[in-house]
This record gives sequence, structure tokens and C-alpha cells, in this order.
Amino acid sequence: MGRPNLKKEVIEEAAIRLFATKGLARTVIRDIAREAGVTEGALYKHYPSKDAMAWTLFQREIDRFTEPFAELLAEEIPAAQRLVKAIHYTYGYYQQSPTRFTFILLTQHGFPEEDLEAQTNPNDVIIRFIEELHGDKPGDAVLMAAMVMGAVMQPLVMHRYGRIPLLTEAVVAEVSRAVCRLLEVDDAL
Amino acid sequence: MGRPNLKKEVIEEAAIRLFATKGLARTVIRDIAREAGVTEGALYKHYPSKDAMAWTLFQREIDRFTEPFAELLAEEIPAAQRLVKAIHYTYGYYQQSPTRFTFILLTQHGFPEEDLEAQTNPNDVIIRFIEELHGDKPGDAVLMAAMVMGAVMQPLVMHRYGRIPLLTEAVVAEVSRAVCRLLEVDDAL
DNA sequence: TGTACATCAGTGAACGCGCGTTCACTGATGTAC
DNA sequence: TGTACATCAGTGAACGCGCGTTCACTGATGTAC
Repeated sequence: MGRPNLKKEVIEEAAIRLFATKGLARTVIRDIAREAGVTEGALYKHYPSKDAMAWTLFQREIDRFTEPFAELLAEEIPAAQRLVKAIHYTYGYYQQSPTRFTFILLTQHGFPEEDLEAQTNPNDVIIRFIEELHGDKPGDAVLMAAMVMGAVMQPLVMHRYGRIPLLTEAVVAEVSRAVCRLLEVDDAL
Repeated sequence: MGRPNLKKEVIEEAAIRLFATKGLARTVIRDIAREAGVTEGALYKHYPSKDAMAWTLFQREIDRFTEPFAELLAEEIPAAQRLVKAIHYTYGYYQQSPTRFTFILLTQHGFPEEDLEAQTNPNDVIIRFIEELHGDKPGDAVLMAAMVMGAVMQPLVMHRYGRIPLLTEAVVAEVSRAVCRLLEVDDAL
């Protein structure tokens, strides 16, 4: 093998896939290497440690999701429409890249608390949106943002556990309507 | 030492405390033993393995929370009042036993997926409540239950991360009102 | 264009330690008589 | 009540393996002349 990083991406995809299915702690380097068709040492040509790799991938994946998400919520259209679009984007992202999304969802809880501290990107985006929406006292925006995040994410967790079999358009629409009620925004077309 | 299980409870408390702060995977037997003031072998007089202990404690703690929770949601008073009481109970439980509650919250994600399968007790209780409330098609009840769970739990997660500093009565009241809006129940006194 | 050298992604095997688990033991308490 | 024995929670030390990590190496590609 020569210079081009032939395997780096393969390793990363394998890692994300395994982290998403088995969780961070239960995934071992040997599994990742085998899944990527590579020896264990190869991993250390790209990352100094397992944790560093997981952390880097986590940041990358959360940014990849959050950037379009933030743009949607900043568009120059009525708030209700932005909200609905953002929810559709989220469920669409989950369905198109279930592994990537689940990786974010699960890995979040795998790091020691202090590393995450005020890190969760999409949360801040939602807080800003709600501050703009309500002009509330800031404390309330944080609280409402948490509720919205939970209300949107938990159905995806339940889908992973097989409790919610299909994420149809009707489901996404229902979630959208419910979140609009939660935030008291008028979702009339 | 003689027959009475002097240390069992001490070990269990130590385990729950550590699992709640460091997570299942990052807590090692030696930590638990040290925290409980006991040697590592002592643990195996009561449980066959670390995972078995964690699982047993998880079940116990989730039952301890869920039983009163289920009773509240089954009282013979208007649905809105039951819902508000259940939310107050939940936030009260979290504040009185933050360690126990956080243990449930975190440990949930620590087990291999197949063990949890359709296990999360309070979820079923909420589903039944919503089915009674709306008389909906069952699929919708599952979805709405997930949203309610997420909306109620996520603020507690954010509190743990320091994003929501105080869980005042005003906060609990706001969560209650928001969930009532979500479920379209009239929360007038 | 061809040759000599540098680079470095990936190999293959080993290392060593942190971890869950085991086990022969001790001695305080419970029980039978 | 006192004595002999059984029980078993907890000890202390060791074990062994699974895991993350290391390292001397190979050989394909890039580069300088």
C-alpha cells in the first residue's frame, strides 16, 4: 500500500456501524478491524486511540446533521413552517442514514459527562429558535427546547426498539402537529 | 461475619451510585467494592456477575418508580389531573432520589438492545393512559406516549448536564401545561 | 524517461494491564441437643 | 444454660483473558534529478 488513505473511510464507516448497533463500550477494536477488512494496527495510523476516534466521529456526525438543520430553522418563512420542515428533515435524515443517526443518539450517552458539557449542538439551535419565537425569559426557552428535543427524539428511540414499526409520512405529520401544539405555534397551512 | 447480609444493601447502594455517575461500562467491580468498603469477592456472594447485578438493580429501580406512577395514572379523577399528578410525582422522585432516577435513565442505554426489548415499564403505563384518553387507533397512542416520555424526561437529562439549573415548582408546572397541550387535554383547574 | 530514494498506510504479531471472576479460608451467628 | 456443629457473608489473594495499544516491518506510491 502507498500513500492514499485507502482504508480510512472504510474503518470509519465500520466503526460508526458497530458503535450504532452495539454501543461504544461493547464495540472492540478487533471487531472494527475485522468489519473493515484491516488489521488492528491500521486504526492507529489515523487516530491515537479508540476514544479519540469515537469522539472525532461523534463531533463530525453531529455537525453533519446539525448544519442543514440550523439553516432550515433560520429560513425567512413563518416559524411554524420552519419547525415543520426541521422535523421532516430530522426524520428524513434518520431514515436515509439510520446508522449515522443512531450512532449520534447512542454515543451521546457513552462519553464521560464532562466531555459533553454544553456540547449538544442541535440543542442550542433549538434554543435560539424558541427564543426568537416566544421572546420569553431565556430559562423557559431552554426548558421548552429540551421538551421539543425529547418529544421528537423519543419516537425514534422507540422505532429502534421496534415499538413503532413504521415512520410514515402520517407519523411525521402527527409529530409536527404535536410539537406545534407544545410550542403554541399556529400550524395552519 | 455471620449470616445476616450486613453488606448487601451497602454494595447495592454503592453500585447504583457509581452506575448513575460514571455509567455501567465505566464502573468497575473494584470501584464498587471500595465504595462499599468491602472486598471484590463479597459482590459474588449476592450476584453471579456484574451484568446480572446491574440488570437486577435496574429492574428493581424501574419497578420502584413505576408502581406508584401507574397507580396515579389509574386514579378515579379527571385525566388532566392524573397527568399533572404523574408529572409532579416524576419530578419529585427525581429530586428526592436523584441517584436512583439517574441510574434508571442512564443504565437503560447500557444494556444490549435485545435485553430491553419491550421492557420499559412506565412506557406501557403511559400508552394505556393515552389509549383510555383518546380512544385512538393504537398506533397513535404508542407514538404520543413516546413524545410525552421524551418531553418529560429530556428536561431532567438537561438538568443533569447543568443546562437547566433549577427544577422549581414553576418548571414542573410549565412542563405539565406543555404536556397537556401536547395531548390536547384541558388542564383548567 | 529512467533511476534512486523518501514516505507512510497498512501488516502481523506481540505485549501488558485492567478487568471480571474464582477459590480456599475465616470467624461470627444460628441451631440442635 | 452450655456445648458442638453447620452455615455462609465476607476476606485476601490470585488468575487468566480480553482488550487497547505498540512496534519493527513491508511495499506501493510520490518525488527529485
